[in-house]
This record gives sequence, C-alpha cells and structure tokens, in this order.
Amino acid sequence: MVTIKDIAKASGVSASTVSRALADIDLIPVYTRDKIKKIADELGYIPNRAAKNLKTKKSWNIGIISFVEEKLGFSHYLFANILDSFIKGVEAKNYDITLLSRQLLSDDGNLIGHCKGRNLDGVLILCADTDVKQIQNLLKSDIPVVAIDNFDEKIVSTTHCITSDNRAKMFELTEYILSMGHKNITYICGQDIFVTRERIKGFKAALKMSGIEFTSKMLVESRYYNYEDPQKKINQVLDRSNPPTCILLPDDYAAIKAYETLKLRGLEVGKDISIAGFDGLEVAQIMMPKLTTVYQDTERMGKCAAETILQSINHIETSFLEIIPATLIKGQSVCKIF
Amino acid sequence: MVTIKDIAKASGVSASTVSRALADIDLIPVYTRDKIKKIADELGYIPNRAAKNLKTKKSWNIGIISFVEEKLGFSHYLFANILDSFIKGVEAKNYDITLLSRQLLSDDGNLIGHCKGRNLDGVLILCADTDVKQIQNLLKSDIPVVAIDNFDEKIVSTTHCITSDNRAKMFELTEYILSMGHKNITYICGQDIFVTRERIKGFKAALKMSGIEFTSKMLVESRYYNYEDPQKKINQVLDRSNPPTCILLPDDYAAIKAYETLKLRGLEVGKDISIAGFDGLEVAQIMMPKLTTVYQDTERMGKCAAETILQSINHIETSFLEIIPATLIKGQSVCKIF
DNA sequence: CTGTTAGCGCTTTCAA
DNA sequence: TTGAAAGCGCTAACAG
Repeated sequence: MVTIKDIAKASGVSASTVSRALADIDLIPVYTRDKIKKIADELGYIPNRAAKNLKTKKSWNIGIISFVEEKLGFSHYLFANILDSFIKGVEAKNYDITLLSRQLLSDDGNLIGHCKGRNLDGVLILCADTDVKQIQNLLKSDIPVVAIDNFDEKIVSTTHCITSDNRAKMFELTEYILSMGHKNITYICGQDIFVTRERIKGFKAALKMSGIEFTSKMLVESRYYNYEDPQKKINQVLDRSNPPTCILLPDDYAAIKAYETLKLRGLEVGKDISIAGFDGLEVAQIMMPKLTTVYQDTERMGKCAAETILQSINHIETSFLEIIPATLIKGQSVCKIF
Repeated sequence: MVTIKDIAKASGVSASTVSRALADIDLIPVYTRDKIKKIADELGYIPNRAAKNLKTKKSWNIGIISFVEEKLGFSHYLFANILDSFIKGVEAKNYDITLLSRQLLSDDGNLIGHCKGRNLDGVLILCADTDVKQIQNLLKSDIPVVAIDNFDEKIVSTTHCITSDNRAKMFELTEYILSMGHKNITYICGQDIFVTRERIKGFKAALKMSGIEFTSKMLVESRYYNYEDPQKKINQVLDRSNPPTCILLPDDYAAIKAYETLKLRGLEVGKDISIAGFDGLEVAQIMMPKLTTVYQDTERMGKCAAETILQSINHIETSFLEIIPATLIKGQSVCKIF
C-alpha cells in the first residue's frame, strides 16, 4: 500500500506538501503539484479514507434509513424510484451512500451512535415515523437530516421535509371523479399518517366543494403497499346495501390488485365499477383499462432531497418544507355515470 | 465526543485496558470488564469507526455494485428483491452496506481504488459484465467478491457466482408449452449474456427432446426490463405469414406489457395467443389470465450471496458456483391447442 | 512556498 | 493482568 510518505520520498518533498498538492491547494505551484500528482499516479497511490476521515471528521458518507417494512425494502416500487434519484444526486457530488439497518430503529438500537461513530455527514429518512425514539434523537442531533415522503406535522418547521402535494392532488382527483357523475364514492385509505391525513383533507374538501356531505362510510382505513387488506375492504364496501360507484384506493399497488378482485366479483373496471389509485407507478399504467391515478414525481423528489441534504451539510440555508407537484393521470378506470 | 482515553481516566485504568475490555478480551477479568463497560455506557461512548478501521484495516463494510442501467437502479423489481435479501443477511452479521456508484465502472472510473481506499471487506456484483476492465481488475484483486444473477462462463471457476438454474427451468417451461400442443413457438430473448445463453440452451434442448427442429425464426433477440423493444418484436413476429401460437418473453416485465400489446392487436392472451414470462414477479401474478412464468427464488439467492461473501471474507472455502432452484409457475396465459 | 510537528482514536506488541 | 509506547495514514497549525 502506497502512502503519502512514499510519494513524499519519491518526489523529494515532505508529506504535507504532497497532501497539499493532492488536495489542489493553491499554495503549491502548479508545476510542483503536477509533478507530485504524476508520481502519485505512477506509484498507484490510493488515498486512505479512514485516515482522512479520522483527521477531518468528515466521512463523505450519507446514510439512508427507511421505515418501509422489512418485507418490502427496496422492493417498494415508489420508494425505489425516489432512492434512485436521491443516490444519483449525492453521488454526483462524490458522496457515498451507507445503508442504515432497520434494526437501529428498535428500542435497543442505537441509530444516532451508529451515525456518529461513522461520522455520517447526513441522513435521509424515508417515510419517517416521528414517534420512534431513535428518530427523535436523530432529529435533535446536529446531523443534517432530510425526511422524505412521509413525516409528521410536528417536525415540519424544524427539519427538512420533502413530500408531494398530496392534499391538492387528492382534491383534484376527487373533483374529477365527482365531475364524472359519481356521488357515492368510498376512499379506502392508508394508515393514519401525515400523508394520509393530507389526502383525506383534500378528499373532504372536494366533496364539500360539490355540496356532498361527507359521511363516515366514505372513508375506510386500510394499509399501504398491501394486497390483502385493501382487497378485503373492497369486498366489504361492495357488500353494503348501497355500494359506491367509485372506489379510491390507498395506492397503485392496491389498485392493480383490485382489477383482479373486482373481476372475481364479476365487475368490469371502468364500466360496472370505477377505481382510482395513487402514485403513478409505471406498472400500473399498463393495466387495462388504464388506471386513473396521481403521479408522484419521484425523480424530482429524490433530486430535491439530494440538493437539500447537500445544502444542509454545507450550511446553506433552505426552506424546511418542500412540496413537489404531483400530476393527475386520467385513465379509463373511472367511467362517466349518469 | 467521548474517547477511550476518557473512559480510561474515569475508570482509573489505561487506554489499552479499556480497549481490551470493550473488545471482550479474556485477559481482562469479567469484573473489570463490566465496570469499564458500565462507565463507557454512562459517558455515552461511541466507538470511532474510522480510527478502528485505520488501525485494523477492516471496515466492516461491504460494497454493492450493479450493472443495471442507471435508469432502473433499485427500481428493477427482480434485483431489488435480491438486494433486500442480501442486505438483510450481511446486516445480521454487523456489516454495513456501501453503494458503489456506477460511475466507477466507466473507463476512467477507479472501482478498485475506491474499494481499497475504503477498505471494503467485500463486494457484491449484481448482473456483472465481465468484459468491463474495472470488473476484471476487481476480480483479479484480493477483495472477496460474489457475482450474482448474471456473470460469465470465464469467471465461474475462480469467482463466487450465484444464479438460478436458468437452463433447466427454461427447458421445463418449454417442455410444458410443447405439452400444451404448441409447435410453432418463438422465444423473444434478452441480450446475449450468460443468463440468456443458458436459457436458450434449455429452450433448444426441450425442442430437440420433442423432435421439433430448431429454426432461427424461433429465436428473436430483444432486451431485458424493457417495454418498447419486446413489444416491437411481438408485433414483428405476429406479422409473419405463419405466426407462432406461443411467445416466450425475456421476463415478466415485458410479459405484463404484452397483455396490452396483444389486446391492441385484438388477441386475447390464453385464448387466441399464449405467452410466458420469466422471473415470477409478484406484480405479474395478478395479470388476468395469470401469467405462466418461472419464479426465481430471489430471497434464497440474496441469502446465499450474503453467506458466501461472509465466508469468503472469513477465509472459509466454499464452492464457486451456486445454482439456486427456480420454479415453474403454470398460469393460464398458455392455453392448450389442438 | 515548504517542512516540522503534533495528533485524530484506536489497537497491539512488548515489557512488566 | 495491565500499562507504555508506537503507529495506522492523513491533515493542518505553526514556523520559517
């Protein structure tokens, strides 16, 4: 292993000069810099990150921690898209990514110790549950943090948060469904987290706007990224004496499964029954008839998260809350009724 | 920041004793060990990984590098599953994961320098292209490496490789299709990589077994994880004067898109035309009619990769090639013809 | 412009 | 059973 000392010896200067030359510090004349760099190259020098890190307290590493259930992990279609974009953004600035184990979130896990011991320069929290002690500690610490997709009202004014305009787009989606003539609609929503609450607000606002009174029957709580539970809820809702003509699902994942569920009940989507999803997954767009949904701009979300965390690391002030516009996709899964 | 020195001072012993106590070295009597650990705990001691790494040359970090096109990344449904399982396996043994940027694979990238400079204990290569110089260097190095899913015949006897039994399962799938009465079938396959070559061998072997002569028309090269190209190929193939009754697609991803493509041509899958996929993606199993495909045991693949790399890191000898059994899933997308 | 020096926090011989 | 001392490879005052 070639060290700075070896280069120093080979080029007849001191280790500090080599260090400075390699770091492109102006003090060293270009000629000397080039010479040293050339020698370093010839010797096959590879800088030792641990040594640099130990000295400078900067690891050039950003951690990612995710609250997505273990079963899903990267296999979560929406989050995979966000992460891809985030990773691309920070890698462009020469940061490495360290994945943080979900085990660190358990009661006896030590998330913050893990981050500090590794000198992580920042942490991205995906779909945060702000009630978890480990996360609260992390947020209180001096480590730059960005929370993306889900988080909580409580942290929104003190932590960098990035999310889609869930409320507005759910409003728009509902408004569209109402405009198609549906009056009896049911929203099978996800767990009671911020994202869900926002969407419910949009849902209710659109109803109100159209003069339709909201009743508790219009809202059924289910789960995100799940096949079984929303399916069960669909069946329950359709077994009612006065079943809805349109069902809104927690996400596209549940929606694609709904095509099957409904077919098994003898109902044709977009004809006998209308459905809508949320997320805008590529794979949901090939369903027939095409799914009506809200496309979340995962690429922009990830990119924004990358920019935000880099700014935060470099002590550049930015706003805490960043709302990324989503887009209503009008498929054919919601039909006109009279 | 609390260091070992602080603990030494607080507990009236030397730094080396603290280090030994914390490392649970038998020399130190249990009583002293416990006392020191307690004090460390009270002080909120967090071991500095960089210092440890610098000293021991072990980073407790495993790198992951993927050849999946940048566009896909973690959004590649099959690989995401494999990675999730791999990550789980190594995290259980206290290793961290560092993601290696695809930029390192470019001609002027320095993959090996990156790994060495970070003292990575091992590297997982996902879907390797063994023609890439950076990978060749990595394989020549002393860094433990495991290649998963795709790799090359050339490295199979010197590098730890993990893959599905592609050939056998393609044989089985083809055999099944033939048993359903299909004689004119076309395999729209992926790029010319090891995995594809194996599948083609299985495909041809099954044809031979049934006494059907292989003709070049039966094989059309396309791309993996792509919507456009296989779709184009489907249309070309069906425009032939004597179109096939069954089309095998490169993967489930292309297969789910095929439902749409075929419908647009006025063909009903599992009735007017038969199709089969490969991979066994969850999302492909909800298509109607259910897709006939080969399920790759991604969980076991990832787990095996984790075990293998850990053994390799710990200098435990294991076989170089590990073939993971896949499973034929008989859906309804292949119908019986007479 | 460059070298000397000290030290980041840890492990590990060696000696007691 | 423990401590002293050296050093991993690097950076950054400070001094010249």
